[in-house]
Amino acid sequence: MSKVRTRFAPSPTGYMHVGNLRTALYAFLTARNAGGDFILRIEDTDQERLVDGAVDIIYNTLKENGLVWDEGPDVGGDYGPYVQSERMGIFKDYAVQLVEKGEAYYCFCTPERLAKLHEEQKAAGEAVGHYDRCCRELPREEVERRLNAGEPYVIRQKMPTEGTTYFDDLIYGRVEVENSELEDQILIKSDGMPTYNFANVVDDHLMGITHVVRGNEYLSSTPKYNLLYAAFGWETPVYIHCPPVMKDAHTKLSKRNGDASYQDLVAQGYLKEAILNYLLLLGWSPKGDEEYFTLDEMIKRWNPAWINKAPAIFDIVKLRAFNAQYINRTSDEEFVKLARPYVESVVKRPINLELLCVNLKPRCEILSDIPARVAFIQEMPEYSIELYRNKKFKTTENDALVALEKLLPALEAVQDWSRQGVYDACAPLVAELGVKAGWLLYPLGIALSGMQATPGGGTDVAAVIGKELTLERMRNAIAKLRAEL
RNA sequence: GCCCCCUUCGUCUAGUGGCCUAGGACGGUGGAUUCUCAGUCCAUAAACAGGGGUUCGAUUCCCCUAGGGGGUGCCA
Repeated sequence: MSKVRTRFAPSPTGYMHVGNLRTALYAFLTARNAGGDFILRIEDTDQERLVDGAVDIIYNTLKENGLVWDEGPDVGGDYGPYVQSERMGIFKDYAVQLVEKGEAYYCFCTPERLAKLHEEQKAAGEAVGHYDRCCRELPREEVERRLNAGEPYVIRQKMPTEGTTYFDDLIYGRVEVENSELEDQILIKSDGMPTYNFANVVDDHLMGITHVVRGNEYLSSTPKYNLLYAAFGWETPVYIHCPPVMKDAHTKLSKRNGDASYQDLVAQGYLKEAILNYLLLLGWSPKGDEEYFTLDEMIKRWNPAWINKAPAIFDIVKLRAFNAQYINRTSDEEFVKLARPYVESVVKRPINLELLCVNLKPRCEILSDIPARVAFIQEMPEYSIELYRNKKFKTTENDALVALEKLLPALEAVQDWSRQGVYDACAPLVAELGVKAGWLLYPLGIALSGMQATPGGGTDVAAVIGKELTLERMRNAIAKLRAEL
């Protein structure tokens, strides 16, 4: 058996949506799992959708996710060029070959005639759009004559009129259609350029693609592709059609709907490893209960036959959960690197960043959760002294005042201003007062942050923001309580 | 209109005729634990679209219905 070769063939639209990334991942895994090659082909022939810098987005997205391609526009290869617009010259000869084999024919029908035809079909209640095969049996001499006269033409595929055509899909099984349903589709347009349907088949064959991995919107067209392979006498590839990634039960995820692209998600503080891992499982499942995989593990475990048939709804809540897990699994050092820009975007004063990050790590699902959690460090928010009331410790504002007044001198005396140092100064008071630690320390957190939920307990916050600021805020908190009680 | 495809907890899914009193994960709920909140641990509710067959036995096979998606371009 020949070496497995798969390709990812995106349009450079400037928007890598997660469904595309997933298709790229599946194609990559299908190749790598079999020890085969992964090819990148840029399909840039749709000028309307062409966007500057879009190719770089494709390169960068694949690269930063480790989806390394063996052949592509930038790295070359034996089957180039890998940019479709540079291949435009090669298709017409293949179409002419088919004409000579009697598998295709020249059609001189004008767009006007076709439009009229469609109207008539509509009026008669027939299937709209199907060409009436007017030029299919034109005498050879007439064809020659009109060609020589420079009449505009297209080349159409000659479809069988009876019987059925099928293909076997790895995911969907056998898909069969009546040949009578098939239209004599255009292969070469009047401008001499190939249609997508034609170029795609020729490109895949010329590039030696053995496994075609793509979205299932091509399911209905694939029988026609198989007919093309047969007309040329080429071997058909293994087809792997993937169900779409949905926004909800009715609509696909798309740029048009303003749905988040891969790069949007990264900008929001999702880790690329988490995104890829989530995408892996969106429509595919391994045998077994494990869910967290590195790229290497994905390659080992991959089996394209386990792709699910049904559409999958993209669930941001579950992605957040995956992201939280990935954040939790990073080392402390690594997390500091990730979190630093988010912290420093709002905190401009000196703090114990390492300690803050240790406390932040289990408390954020995505990196962009960070600013709102640490903003209090830069500036105390307005807050109500009602925050001091706590059911669990049965404390009131009055208790808080007592606690803070006890705490202040104890903390003023602390020399070792670390988390442990601060806590050691508080512990004796807990024993002395015969209260729970929370009774004493919960008010501290409020006094230092003006918030009920902080990254870490009172002693953590104190250690993070430093002695000077801690004492200042405690004094302010005591004054506020005295004034408002 | 015609053609193709899909349908298991709210969501992602396991399940290929008996192992299913339908499993896991996220989310939900309840509890334990910690100086708040998280995290962690434990427990719990929650699904085979509907109707016919086939079979000793259907989530699994067949048919119909419903719902959904896609295709039907000189777009890709």
